[in-house]
Formats: sequence, C-alpha cells, structure tokens
Amino acid sequence: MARTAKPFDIVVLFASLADPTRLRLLNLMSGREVCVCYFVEILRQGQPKISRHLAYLRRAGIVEARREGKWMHYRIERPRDTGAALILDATLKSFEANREMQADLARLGQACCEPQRFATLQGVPMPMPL
Amino acid sequence: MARTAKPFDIVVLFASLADPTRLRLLNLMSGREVCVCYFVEILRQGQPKISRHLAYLRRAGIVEARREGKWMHYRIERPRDTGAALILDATLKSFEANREMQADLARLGQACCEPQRFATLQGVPMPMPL
DNA sequence: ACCTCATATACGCACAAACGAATATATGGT
DNA sequence: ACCATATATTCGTTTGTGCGTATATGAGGT
Repeated sequence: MARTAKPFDIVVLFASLADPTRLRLLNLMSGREVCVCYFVEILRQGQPKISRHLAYLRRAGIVEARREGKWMHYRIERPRDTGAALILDATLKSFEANREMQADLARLGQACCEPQRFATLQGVPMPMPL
Repeated sequence: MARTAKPFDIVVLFASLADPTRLRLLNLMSGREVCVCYFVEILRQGQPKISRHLAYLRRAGIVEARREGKWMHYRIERPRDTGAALILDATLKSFEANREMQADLARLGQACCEPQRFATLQGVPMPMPL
C-alpha cells in the first residue's frame, strides 16, 4: 500500500514552539541555513542543549538538517500542511517585533562579519541565505 | 508609575495551544460565545477537566469569560499583541481543514437546533454568534 | 436559611519535559 | 590506526502537566 505521509500533528507543532530556546533557534534560522556552532555561540547555551532542541524541532517537522563535513547545518522547512505552514509563518513574523529576537539576529550578523571576534567560530562555514 | 501591561508571553501562548482538548475548545468558540455545559456535552469530557483547560486559555490571554446567572460563557479574545493575534488567527484557520474539528462544530450545531436531544442542555442559553 | 445546579479549585498521582554531565558517533587530518 | 573536532545521545534528577476524585464557590429558587 502507498506509504501515506502521516498527517501533520498540530499539537506537536505547538509543543515544539512552546519553548524560548526553540523559538530563538527558529528566529536565527529565519531565511538562512545556520551551522550548529553558531547557535551555541549566539545563544550562549550548552551544546547538548542546543542539539536536543534542534532534534525536537526536526521531529516536529519544521526543521531540516544537512551535513557538510564535520558540520551540521539547519534550516526551516515549511510543512506541506497548509494550516501548519501559516502558523509557522505567523510565528516567524511575530519575531520582528521582539527585542531579544532582533538582538540575537544582530549578534549573528556580527559573527558573520567579524568572525575573528568569536574564538569558537574559526574556520566554520558561514550562514547562507536561502 | 503607569501600570505597564506586562508584555504578551508567546511561549505561554504556544503552551496553551499544545493540547488537543484546548484546541477543540477554541474551535468551538471560533466566532461564538459558548456556555461551559456545551463544552462538556460536545467533547464528552469531565466538567473539571473542561474548566481547568478554559482557565488555562484564560491565563494565556486568548479567552474571556462572562457570567450570566449560573452559567459561564466563554469567548475568544484576540490579544492586543499583533504577532500573537496573527498566530491565533492562523490557528483558528487551520481548523477548517480538520475532520475532528468540523465534526465537533457539527455536533454543536445539532445541540443548538435540537436541544431536546441533549438531556444535559435543557434550559441552557444558546451559543451566540459574536 | 436551605437546597440545587453550574462551575471552579484543591489534592494526589502518573507521566512527560528540560537540564547538566558524561558518553557515543561521525568526519577529517596525520 | 590514531587523534581532534563537531554533533548527537544517554542517564539521572528535577520540575511541570494532565487527569480523576473530592470539595469549594456562587447564583437562583423555595
């Protein structure tokens, strides 16, 4: 029988959005593909914590990962489910009015333009606009 | 000093949406003010459970209550925070494509048109469009 | 004052989530 | 084959959530 894609679970989507760290991760990924080490540096949180939250977002079906050598790049994946996609759109849009989210983006901008100021980011591939 | 309305907490909003019962409640309230006893009847869940979930939605700032004699009526209250309001809009819109949500609405329609078929709803004020 | 009905809250339990620390896996370089 | 680096997963603990049952509150009727 044809493998039916299991219907998108909206409760799981909301659970994945109900955490400040995960929202900050999504904000940083908005419009860009970002390497894990940037998240660790920008959010100043432990690496296992970041990794766990990224896995959570992936299981929820709104984030995809791509390996490039030693590095993993994460990007937002708009769900095929229309309702879910619109909720995600509205969520990302809401970040535009949020101080902390804009501060995170500013820090990400710094890390890209002046990577020499971030000891942990030497030689790391830069975030790429999508 | 001027009482600053505390900024809308988007994490609390998402937490309030991350539960199937609460989503079903919001769906039933979409465009209508509904009495608690309808929720109990339509969702076939215990009254304390319904009441707790309504309180949760109220604390999250997306639902308001109005007393009318013995009865409590609940309605959706669009948050003043624009981002939150758009997320809520998208959430309600997503219900239109959902089987179970439409079945709940159909049951609510029955309860209104043929209240005599629902023993628990005798003499209860009808849901009112807003 | 008392009783009933509608709704809300308190209590105790079972289960899930989030965390830091430690460990495992995967890749590339020597 | 070995080591270093980047990332993922496991473990044990703490904290939070949802539930049913029991009880409290609040309004209206007698």
